[in-house]
Amino acid sequence: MLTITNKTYTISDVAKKAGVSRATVDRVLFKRGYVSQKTRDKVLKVITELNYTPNANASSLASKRAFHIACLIPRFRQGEYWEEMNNGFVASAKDYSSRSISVSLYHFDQSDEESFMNCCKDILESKPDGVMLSVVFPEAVTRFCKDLEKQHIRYAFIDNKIDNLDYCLYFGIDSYKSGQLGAWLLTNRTEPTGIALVRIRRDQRHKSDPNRTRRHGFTDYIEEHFPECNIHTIFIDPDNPDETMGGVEEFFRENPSVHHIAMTNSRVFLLEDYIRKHPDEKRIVVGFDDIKKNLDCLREGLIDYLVIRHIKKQAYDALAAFAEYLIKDTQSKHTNHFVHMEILTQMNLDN
Amino acid sequence: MLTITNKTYTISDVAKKAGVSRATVDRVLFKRGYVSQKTRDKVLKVITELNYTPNANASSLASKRAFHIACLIPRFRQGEYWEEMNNGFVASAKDYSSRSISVSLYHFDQSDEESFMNCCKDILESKPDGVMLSVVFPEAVTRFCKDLEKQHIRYAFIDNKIDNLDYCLYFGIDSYKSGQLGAWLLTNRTEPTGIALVRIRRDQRHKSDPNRTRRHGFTDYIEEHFPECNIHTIFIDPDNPDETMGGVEEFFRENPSVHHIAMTNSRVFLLEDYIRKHPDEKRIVVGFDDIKKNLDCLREGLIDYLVIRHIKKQAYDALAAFAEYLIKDTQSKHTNHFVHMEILTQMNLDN
DNA sequence: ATGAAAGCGCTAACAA
DNA sequence: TTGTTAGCGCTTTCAT
Repeated sequence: MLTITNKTYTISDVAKKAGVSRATVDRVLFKRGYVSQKTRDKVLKVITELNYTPNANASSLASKRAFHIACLIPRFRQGEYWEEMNNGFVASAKDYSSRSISVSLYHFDQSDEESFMNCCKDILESKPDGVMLSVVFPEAVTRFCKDLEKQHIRYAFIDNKIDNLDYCLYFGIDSYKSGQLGAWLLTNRTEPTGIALVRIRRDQRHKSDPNRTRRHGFTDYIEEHFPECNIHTIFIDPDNPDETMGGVEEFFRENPSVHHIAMTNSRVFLLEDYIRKHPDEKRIVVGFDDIKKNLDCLREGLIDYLVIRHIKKQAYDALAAFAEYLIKDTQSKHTNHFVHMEILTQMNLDN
Repeated sequence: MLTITNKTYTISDVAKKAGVSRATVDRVLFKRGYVSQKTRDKVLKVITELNYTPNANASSLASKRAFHIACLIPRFRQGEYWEEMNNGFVASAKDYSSRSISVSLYHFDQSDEESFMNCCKDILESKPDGVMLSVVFPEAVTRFCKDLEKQHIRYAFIDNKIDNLDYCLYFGIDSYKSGQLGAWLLTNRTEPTGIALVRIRRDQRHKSDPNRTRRHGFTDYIEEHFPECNIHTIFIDPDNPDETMGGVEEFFRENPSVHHIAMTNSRVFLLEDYIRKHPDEKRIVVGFDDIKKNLDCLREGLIDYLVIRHIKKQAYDALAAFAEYLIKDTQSKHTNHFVHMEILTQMNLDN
C-alpha cells in the first residue's frame, strides 16, 4: 500500500524559514523586483529546500488581475467546421470566467481579407492580454502579429501556424500526416483503380488554401504507394447542391472504374445526396473533421472513415492552456501542442 | 464580436439580497440544516435569480476537510496493463494533493482472491471517504461493496463494473463493443480464412475472466459476418516464451491458411517473437490496450491495429472525477462514463 | 528594498 | 435557528 499525501508548505513557512516577510517571498517568486540579491538567494534556497509551490487556489483568489483574450476565427453558418471551434471557445471561456478571464470572439469573412483586417484593428484597439487565431490570410496575419508584438500582446495559433512568427502556443494536428492517414485509410481495404479527390471550388479563387498541406500529404502518399493510380480532381460548389450532384454524376458516369473518394477539407457531407442516390458496393469514402453532418454520414454508412481531432475539445483545451499561460506569465515561445489524430468509423462512432 | 465575461456574484451578494448572513446562505447551499423553511426559500430564490455559483477556489481554500481515497487494483510488473492505470492514479493524486485529497494505492495478487480480501480488510479499517476499484473477483467485490455501503463509504468502478451494486461512478469502455471493433478491424482488409484467437492460459484457471465480455463481442461479430469462418483458440503461457513460441509455431504449421490473429486481452506483445521470426505478407494482427510493449509492436509493424482507450488518462480522469464527486458531495449514483475507443495504427501512432 | 495589513470568497467554530 | 468572527494562502497597496 502506497499513500500519496504531499504535505504542502505555505508561503508563510517559506517566509519564516528565510527570515523575511511573505511579501518578499512573493516578490522573488514572481520576479517582481525590489529584492536584494542576498535575500533573493536566501529565499530561493528555502523554496527549493521545502519544494514549495504556491497554492493556486489562494493565488487566484487574492489576485484581482483580470485577463482579456481575443479569439479570431472565420464567421460560420450552422453546422460548419468553425462553429465547433467557436463552441469550444465559448465553453472554455465560460469555465474560465471564475478565474477572471474574459474572452471576446471576433469573426471575419473567410473570403474577404478586408473584413479580417477590420477585426485586427478592433482587437488592437481593445488592448487584450492575448490573442488566439487561426491563419487564413498569411500576409495579413503576419502584419497583425508584428503589430501585436510591438504592443507586447501575446498570441497563439490554433489549427495552423506561421512558423517564423513569435507565437506562444500552437494547437493543431500535423496536417501533412493527417493527409497521409486519410490516404492510407482510403487504400487500405482495396487497391484503388483511380481516386476522386473532391475539392471546394472556392479554394481555387482563394489566395490561401488552409488544406493544402493536408492535400499534399494525401497525394504524396498515393503517389508513393500507388504510382499508377490516377487522382482525379473534381471541384464542387458548396452553395449549389444541384450543380454538385450534376458534376459528380457526370464524373462517375465517365469514370465508372473509380470507387475511391476523398475530400481533404471538412465538407465530405456535401457528397451525401450523391452517395445516397448512387449506391456502390465497392465505394470507399474518406473525409476529415468531426462536424455533425459528417458524423451523420458516417453513422448512416454513407462514408467509411473520418480522420478527426475533436475540434471542440481542441479549441477548449487550447484556450484553457492559453489562459493558463497568460495567468502564469510563462515566458516560453513556440510551444507546439500536436493534437492526436483519431480514426472514426461506424464501429467506434458513438463510444 | 461577442464577449464572454460572466459577472459573478459572491455569497455576500446573495446574503445581502436575501437579508440573511453569509453563514445562512452557506447552510442552505450545502444542506447543512438549521435553516427554517422560510429563509431557505428566500435564499434559494435569490440564488436562482442571481444564478449564483460558489467560487470553488475560495471554497476549497477555506475548507479544512480532507478526503481520503483508496484505489484497489491488481499488482503488476513493469510494462503491464495495470502499471499504466497505476501511473494515472499517481499523477491524478499528485495534482489533487493541493486540494486536500490523499490517495492510497492498494495492490492485490490477481490470482489470489485471499490477497484481494486482505486489501479490502485494510481499506475498511483505514476508513476512507471513497474507494475506486476494478472488478476481478466478482463475489468478493460484491461482499466488499456491501460492507462499504454499511459504512457509508462511496465507491466507484473503473474498467469494469457490477451493475446491480450502488456504485457512484463508472469509467471504462463498452467491452462488448470493443470486441466487435477489434473483429471488424481484423476482417476489414481481407476476408478471413480462419482466425487464431490467442488467449492466456491463466484465464482458464481463473474463476473470473475480465476479458470475457470483450471476447464475446469479438466472436459474435465474426460469427455473424463470417459464419463459415473457424475461430481457433490457442492458449499460451505468459511466463514461458519458449513454450509460447513452440505452441504458436505448431499451430500455424498445422493451419497454414490462417493469417488473421487476435488477442482480446492486453498482451498481444507476447506474440512479438513469433511474428518477427515468421514474416507473413498476408498476416493481420489485432490487439488491445496502449501499453508500451504493444505500442512498440505497432510501431515496428509487427501488429496492425490496437483498440485502445488511453489507460493512464482514463485512470487520471476517473480519480479526478471521483475526487470532485466526493468534494462536492454529489448524490447521484450509477453515473457511467463510457470512454471513447480509439483505433491505433502505425499511421496515427505518434500523433 | 522590505514589512505590515487589508482583503479575495468561503467555511466553521462559537455565541446568541 | 441565526449571526459573528476568525482564518484558509496569497496578492497588493501603502508605509517605512
